[in-house]
Amino acid sequence: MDPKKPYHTGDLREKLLLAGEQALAEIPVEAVSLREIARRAGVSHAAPKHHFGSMGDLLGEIAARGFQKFVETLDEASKQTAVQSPEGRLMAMGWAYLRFAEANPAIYALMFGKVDRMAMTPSMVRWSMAAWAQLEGAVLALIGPARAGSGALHVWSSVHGLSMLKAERRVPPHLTLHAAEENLLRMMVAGLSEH
Amino acid sequence: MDPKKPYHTGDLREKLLLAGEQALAEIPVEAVSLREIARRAGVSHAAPKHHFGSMGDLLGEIAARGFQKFVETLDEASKQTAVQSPEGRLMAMGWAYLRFAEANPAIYALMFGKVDRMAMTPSMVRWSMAAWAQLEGAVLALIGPARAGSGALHVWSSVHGLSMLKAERRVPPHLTLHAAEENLLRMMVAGLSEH
DNA sequence: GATGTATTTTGACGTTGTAAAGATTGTAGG
DNA sequence: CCTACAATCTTTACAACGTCAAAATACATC
Repeated sequence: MDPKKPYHTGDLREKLLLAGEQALAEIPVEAVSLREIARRAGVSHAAPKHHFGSMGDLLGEIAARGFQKFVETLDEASKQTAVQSPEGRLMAMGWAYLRFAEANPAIYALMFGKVDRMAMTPSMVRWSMAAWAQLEGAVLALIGPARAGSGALHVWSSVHGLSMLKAERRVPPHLTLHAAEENLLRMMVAGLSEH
Repeated sequence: MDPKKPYHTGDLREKLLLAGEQALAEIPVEAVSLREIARRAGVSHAAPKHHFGSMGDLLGEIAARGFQKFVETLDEASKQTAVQSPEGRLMAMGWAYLRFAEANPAIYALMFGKVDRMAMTPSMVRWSMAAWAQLEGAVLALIGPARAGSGALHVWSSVHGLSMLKAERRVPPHLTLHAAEENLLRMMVAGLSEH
C-alpha cells in the first residue's frame, strides 16, 4: 500500500541520500557529483532523476538532514551541560556548534550554501528555521525579547564566521586555535550582555 | 625588451582578469566558466592556459586583486572617520567591511573560498595576510598586544559570518538589517573590550 | 495471467576544464 | 633583409558533468 515501498533495489531514495552523505564525508566536495553518488548507490547515472528532480534537490535534502542532526546536537549540548545559567547554555551551544562544523565540514558547507549546487528544499528551509528558533530562544533567555533578534544574529555570525574561516584555512597559524575559540565564545557572550 | 609586452592582442593577461571580474559582477557565480571569460575577452577557450596554468589560478589572481582593493577600502575608512578613537576606527572598518562584501558579492565569495575552483595563488596569500595584519593592528590599538590575536579573530568572525549569512540569504526576514548590523558591530566591540 | 504504472537503464546532447598539436605573430641574429 | 627562434593563440580532441527522452524492466492490481 505504501507508495514508498521498495520496487527494485529497496528504497533507492534513502540509499542515494546515504551515498551522498558518505561521498561528502570521504572525498573533496568538488569531486562529489550526481554520477558519483549514483555510482556509490550502485545504480545508473540517471536513476536519481525520479527521486530528486535535480542534483540541487538531492543536496538540499542532505542539507536538511544535516540541519536536523545539527538541531539535535545543540539541543543535547544545551541540556547536559553542568552550568544551567543562560550564559552557560549559550557557551555550551556555541562550543557544540563549532564541533559540529568541524566534524562535518562538507555537510556544514552544504547547510550554509558554500556549495552553490544546492537547492532550498522545503524541508531544508523548515529545519534551518528550526535551528534559528533554537538559537534565538537561548539568546532570549539571556537578554530578553527586545534584542533577541539582533543578539541571535550576533551569536550566529560569530560562530558561523569562525567555522568558515577554519574550514577555509584562513585562521593565521600563529594562533592556538583551542584557546582562541574559548576566548571568542567568551567575547561573544560578553558583547551580548552589554547594552 | 619587457617580456610582458603585447604580442597579439595587447596584454591578454590583464584583459582576462578584467573579463573575469566583469563576468563575476554580471552573471551568477556558477555560470562563470573559463570558457565564458575567454569568450568575453574575445579569444579562444584555451588562450588563458598560457597566462594562467589553470582556472583556479585565474580566479586566485582575481581574488588577490579583490583583497588589494579591500585593504585600500578599509584603510580609507579607518582614516577618514570623524571619530579617531580605537573603538571608532574599528566600527568604521567593520562598517566598510560589510559594505564591501555587499557591493562585491562574487569577488568576496572568491576571496573567502566559497568558490572551490579558486587556487591559493602566492599574491592571493600575500594580500590576504596584509588584510589580516591591518585588522590585527586596529584591534591591538584597542586591547593591547596580548589578546590582539584572538580579538582580531573575534572581529573577523563576526563581520565575515554576517556577510556570508547575508549573501546566502540566511538572515531571518523579520530582522531590520540596517539596525541589526549596527547592533552587531556594537556588541562586537563591546565584547572585545571585556576581559 | 493481462494490463498499467512506477522505477531504472540506455543513449544522447550540450557543456565544462585541460592537454597536445598546429598555426600565427613578434623578436633577434647574421 | 630574412632567416631562425620563441612566445602566443587556435584548433582539435578527450573524459567528465547534469539533464532529458525513450526504451526496458519490475511491481501492483484487477
